[in-house]
Amino acid sequence: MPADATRRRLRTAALELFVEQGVVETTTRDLAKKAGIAEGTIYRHFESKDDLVRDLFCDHYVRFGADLNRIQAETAGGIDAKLRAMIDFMCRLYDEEPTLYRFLLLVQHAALPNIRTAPTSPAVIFRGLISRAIEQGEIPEQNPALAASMVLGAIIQPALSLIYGSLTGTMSNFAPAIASACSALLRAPRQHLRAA
Amino acid sequence: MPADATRRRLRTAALELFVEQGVVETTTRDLAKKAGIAEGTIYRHFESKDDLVRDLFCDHYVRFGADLNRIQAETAGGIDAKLRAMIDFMCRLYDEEPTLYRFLLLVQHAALPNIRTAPTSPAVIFRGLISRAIEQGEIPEQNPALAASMVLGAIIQPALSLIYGSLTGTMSNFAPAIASACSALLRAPRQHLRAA
Amino acid sequence: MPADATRRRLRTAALELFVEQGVVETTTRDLAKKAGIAEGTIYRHFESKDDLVRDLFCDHYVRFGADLNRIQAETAGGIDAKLRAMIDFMCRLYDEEPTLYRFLLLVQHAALPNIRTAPTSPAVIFRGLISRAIEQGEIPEQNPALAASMVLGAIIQPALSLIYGSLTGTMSNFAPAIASACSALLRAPRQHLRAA
Amino acid sequence: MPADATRRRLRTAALELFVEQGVVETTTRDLAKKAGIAEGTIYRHFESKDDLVRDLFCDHYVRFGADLNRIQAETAGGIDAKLRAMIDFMCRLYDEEPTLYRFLLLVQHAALPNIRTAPTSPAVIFRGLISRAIEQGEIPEQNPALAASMVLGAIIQPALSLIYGSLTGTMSNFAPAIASACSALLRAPRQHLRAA
DNA sequence: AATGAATGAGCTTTCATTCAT
DNA sequence: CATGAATGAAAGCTCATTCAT
Repeated sequence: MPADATRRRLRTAALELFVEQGVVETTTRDLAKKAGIAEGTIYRHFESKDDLVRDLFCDHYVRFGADLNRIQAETAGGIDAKLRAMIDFMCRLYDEEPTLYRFLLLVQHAALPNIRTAPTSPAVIFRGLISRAIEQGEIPEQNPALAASMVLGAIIQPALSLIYGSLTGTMSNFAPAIASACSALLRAPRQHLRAA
Repeated sequence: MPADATRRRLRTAALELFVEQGVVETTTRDLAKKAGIAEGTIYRHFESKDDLVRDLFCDHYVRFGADLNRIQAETAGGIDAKLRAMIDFMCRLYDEEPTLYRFLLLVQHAALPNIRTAPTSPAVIFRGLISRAIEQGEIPEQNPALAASMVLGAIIQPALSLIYGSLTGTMSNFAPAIASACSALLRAPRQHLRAA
Repeated sequence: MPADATRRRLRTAALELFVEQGVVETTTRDLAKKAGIAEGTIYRHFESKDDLVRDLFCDHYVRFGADLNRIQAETAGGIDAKLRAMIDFMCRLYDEEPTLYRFLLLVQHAALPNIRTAPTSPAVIFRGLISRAIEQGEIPEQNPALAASMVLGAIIQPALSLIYGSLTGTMSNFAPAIASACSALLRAPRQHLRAA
Repeated sequence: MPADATRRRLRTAALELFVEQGVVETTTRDLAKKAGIAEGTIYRHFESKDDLVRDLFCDHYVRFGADLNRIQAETAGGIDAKLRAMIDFMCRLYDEEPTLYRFLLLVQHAALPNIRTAPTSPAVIFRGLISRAIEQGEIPEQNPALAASMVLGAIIQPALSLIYGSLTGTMSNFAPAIASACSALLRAPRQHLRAA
């Protein structure tokens, strides 16, 4: 009956349904049923279904970005230590809150209307980390945006493979291997730069 | 007027629209309009809209997998050479047929009903390549499915970043860097294996 | 605005339209228009158009059978008195609620999918009545199912003839003649039984 | 390849499909498939689907009426003998050409567009027979149209019951009982006439 | 005559949204 | 605040009919 509880239940139900069956495939009827409220009540809390999606995404995305940023800042040491901590965090999030994680993956690829990449997207954070490491001579000269993409891909794709079943286990168990792989990836020889 | 031409135009229009606006978001009316045919005509060639999506995906996915497999087999040398050729191929495909490439990425993430991962999916192909390299001692002992996922992610994510605009340039220009990164990634030290 | 009123108006409109133009020939648009509601509203009350037809038929058919059964039970006397009362009832129903009656006739002949003959169909009720009359020696030995069919036909066909215009008058005026004819029909000499 | 053969195959296929699944429920695609011709070919032989239905119905209905009429004329004796012969004929038709018979029953009840009851409908023929029998004092004074309807119902309803499964056997076996019942029906006492 | 691809109006059904209670 | 019946635009799909070959 308290308005906040209703809102929270709706958001939780929405997150689960969106992940389970997709955003477009989830109807307001589904949402109301799962949240245990009336369809009309949705519109007391959100202007539209799109608004609900946006709210959900922005909120979680911002929090996720902030967490990732904080971990990067608070972790002592060089890029390897920071990378390791960030990857540990992402893997733990996947294992502990798979629904939330999958939602972040899902809406990243969905043509989300009117949502511009937040300034604290993982890609931006990784790029900053890599740029600084290059400046400080920790890793060789390279395209930071490309490197950030590859690192992100090496983290995200195993998660997707787990979801789709082509990989089995827990992300946390893979964290050391992924971190090690990313560190190596960033130090790959750049002979081709000479050629280009 | 030949039935084949109609079918081809429909498939082309569908590919473009699905990539531009998403599968669910594309209506049969949109499809008919873009293909320059009547809505009813769609159903002379496909049982349903879902059937059209499935057909499109399977056909292109199978061809893509077959091409990737052939390149792997025909390229002489070790895993590095093969990887380089496969990545070159994928990057060239992205640059030359961006719509097709984006469709493959798109439907891979959409929870496409009734489509089981083909036996010739990129993940499976990369895994096979990596498994053999491990057997022959080219690269250190490691989880081949995880490694394949990371390699795939390091290729796919830059493509996605290009699409979303957080990265600029052409994939082909990135191919050498990506290949080099993947080779390094597969040779990352495995200290953690001792610990675990 | 009360849901029940809407439902009732829809059912009434449907009954009339189905009788006037046939079930398949009546569109959901027709239904909504006649009931004074939106097309979508139909689906708040029935799962599908078929479901509406089924509901309408079952409900009225069951009530009709129950009424017929009750009249048979409550009428004192032998088979002739009971027959007379039942035929009176059916004729009165035809005169007073022609639409309902015609609907019952209509859907009886339409190959209505998924509707099995109710246990209280007129045919079954007449057969029971005839079987008991045979047992008690009121009427000669004969095939009760066949006799029930003939009796039913002798009642129904005049109604159809009235509808199609090849007969004029009111059913109630015909009731005595029909009842008398049915009583005679059930006592027809069975010479052929000896031959067979 | 001869045009007549095509036409015949189409008519046969149509008769069967109309009986099996109903007129409206049978599509031109169904018709073409069953007849082994192209959909467009239908329109070389009939102006429209409705035209095909009309053609089928009129042709068979006329022939049926003519046959019934001839039997009535050619059978020597009184109304009982004639009735017996006509009922024998109808029962035999049911047993030998059930599809044709069911089609005649089916379209009689369907709201057939633009088809007026033919002058040689069974109802008309029976009415004539009964009228003459009354004139000649063979059977008591009574409403000939009503009597004809009841007789027709006593013949038709058992056929319907056989189709719907609430009666089992062959119509021909029932012919004697039906004829006897009809003869009795026509001689039912008319006390009520005095009252009315 | 026959074909069969193409048509497009019209069907049933869905669903985000509104609003009187 | 919450409800849930009602809405109606728009979706996917069907099918009698046409017409170039």
